[in-house]
Amino acid sequence: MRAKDGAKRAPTESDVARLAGVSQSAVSRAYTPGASVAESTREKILKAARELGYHPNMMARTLATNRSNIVALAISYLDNPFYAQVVRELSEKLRETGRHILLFTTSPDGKADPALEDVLSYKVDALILTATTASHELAVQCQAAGVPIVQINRESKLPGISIVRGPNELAATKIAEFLHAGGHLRYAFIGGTVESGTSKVRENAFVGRLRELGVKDVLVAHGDYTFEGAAIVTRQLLSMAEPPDAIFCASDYMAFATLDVAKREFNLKVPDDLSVIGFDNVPAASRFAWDLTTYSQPAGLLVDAAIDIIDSMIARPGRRAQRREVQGELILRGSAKRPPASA
Amino acid sequence: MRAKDGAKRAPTESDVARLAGVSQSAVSRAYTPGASVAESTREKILKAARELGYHPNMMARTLATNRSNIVALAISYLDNPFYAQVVRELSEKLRETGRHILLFTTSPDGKADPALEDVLSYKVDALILTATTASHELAVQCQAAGVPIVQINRESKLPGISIVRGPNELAATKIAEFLHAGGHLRYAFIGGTVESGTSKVRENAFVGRLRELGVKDVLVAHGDYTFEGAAIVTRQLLSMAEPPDAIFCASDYMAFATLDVAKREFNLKVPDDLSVIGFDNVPAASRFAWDLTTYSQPAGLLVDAAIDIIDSMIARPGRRAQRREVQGELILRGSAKRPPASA
DNA sequence: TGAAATATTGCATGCGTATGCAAGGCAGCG
DNA sequence: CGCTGCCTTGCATACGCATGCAATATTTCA
Repeated sequence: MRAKDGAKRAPTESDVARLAGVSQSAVSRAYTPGASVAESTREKILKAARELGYHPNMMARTLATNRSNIVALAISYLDNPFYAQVVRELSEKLRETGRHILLFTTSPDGKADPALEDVLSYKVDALILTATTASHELAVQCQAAGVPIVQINRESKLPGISIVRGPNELAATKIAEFLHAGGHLRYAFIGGTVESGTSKVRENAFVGRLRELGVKDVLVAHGDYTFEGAAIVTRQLLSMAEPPDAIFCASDYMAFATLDVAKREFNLKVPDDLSVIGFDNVPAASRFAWDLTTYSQPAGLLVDAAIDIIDSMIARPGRRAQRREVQGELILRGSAKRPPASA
Repeated sequence: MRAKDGAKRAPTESDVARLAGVSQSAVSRAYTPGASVAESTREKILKAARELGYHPNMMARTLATNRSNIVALAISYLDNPFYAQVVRELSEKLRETGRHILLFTTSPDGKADPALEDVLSYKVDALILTATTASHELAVQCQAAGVPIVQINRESKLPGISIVRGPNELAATKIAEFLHAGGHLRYAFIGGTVESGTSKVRENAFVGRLRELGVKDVLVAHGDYTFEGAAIVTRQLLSMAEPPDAIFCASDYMAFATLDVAKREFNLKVPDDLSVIGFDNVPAASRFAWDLTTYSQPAGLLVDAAIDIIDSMIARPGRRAQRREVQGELILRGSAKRPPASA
């Protein structure tokens, strides 16, 4: 059909075989680790391949082996530096094993994206979701197809979906204690989306611990994990008759919005008038301009765990979904009042 | 071979054909836009497909058609929010035409990454490079294979490589004039890497215009497009006997580093003691905490141009490489002293 | 040196889809 | 009613690689 679209047909194993004076299968074996080829012929083949500029056709290989060396990554909030970091770490670590990322940016409205169905078409080796959740249907289909699914930073009750999460409860608890020890009067929590399980878990731990400490009502708002969303609810909170003097944001990115609004629009001094604590410890949090107190959630560890899970599930298909939690720590900076004792 | 890895074999067109009582080719045609199928049979087929949970196998389709609907994206500085934005825009716009991104994060050391050779294996429809350059060998091979290459924001003299760039000369010229009108005494330019053509172009325009305006020597340093790199050279610049009072950074991201060091370590007032101007106008530049004067370079427009180019080259193979420049404008904020007149 | 064990090779086929070609079906027309 | 032409459909084959199996070459061991 396509004789010449102006482009020469790429050389194939047969071409290499012809030049090297061997069979096509010999060439194939030369590229298959552990296959039976004499060292001398392999060299002969590789030489011929180099001469022709041959590169194995991954699509054909995938068709034959059912393994693509492609991992699908679904992500919603690429503007949040934390997730940019996740992408980067994941890409670099997968590359070490010759794998690549097929990117699916999903709309941040929480709903599972229909375009995600494409993962089944591309025969990806695994599907990693960060800050998104898979639909029930997709989960079932992937499980049937033997494609492991790992969700980073989102909960899910769906069958066969592995979870990697940060230290949600512990962090929220410690932050509650830290703020309380700092002698604040009125507390607020700015979560992500209403549906986000992760956000809910942090909220419950934060509010719960504060209640134990005698704080009756804690303000709760949702910034939808976006800068603009967080800015809006911050504006609302700070406009109240009795505005909060301590805000815990479910992500650094939203905490930046809170700081921005507080300083720019309300002319507040941080941390004198208002303490703000974030979550993630993204690099920007340490900038002088932000100086954000936060709880670290190492992207590298999350990614390591995710890769570990998919590898183990690929090695032993049919294995049960796993659940991992990585550790972090409270990072003390200048955006939150410190307790008198620790001063 | 693989009888059951614990995973059922995914349904194929033949399975659908059997259930629908037609031939495999009929099923194929049902999924091919513009193919000859009766509407009644198509519906019958789609129904059967739905029933089986059939999804076309893109790898097989690619093998047969030599089109994968995959665009390779090579990127170095994912931590720079500007490029995160590029990735996001590109992903969303490609999705509109059913295409996806295969991600290649390359090491930021300027050298073309050997892992990029994989693009030839994956039979991608095009290759887009942002803030990286393709090796000569890769350029030749891609051209031979009919794979269009577009570089966003990097120059290249290689054959067959299209370029999409921001308003480098104009921006640098205007920034020079703006700073000069602001009555500064000592100017510095913090570029990216030494090899970066983009950086060099901006440097030349900036230094050249200042020279025209009577400024003899302009300090030139290289921050390697990284936050840390820019922080280091800023430290050096500000430690000089006669430190600059006006710095133009080749990216907002580096400008943040400059601001960070200036305020935190040198306790400088911006813009009274030091004016800083960036390039890109990333969202963070408008934050109160940064309030960065900069020159906009709309990621969306760059991406639009890139997609436009690859589409036109796919439509008419063998077409010559193209070169586009998108427009931007000087964004006045608080990080640089304004000329008296415009106050 | 000869036979058995092993390493290497080629042959043939399958992976799932697209498409040229020819055959069959149908409507329109005279 | 018969013929022409278009619309549908199926058949057969190609796409590039992997692999089981059988054939052959090489080594090992007695």
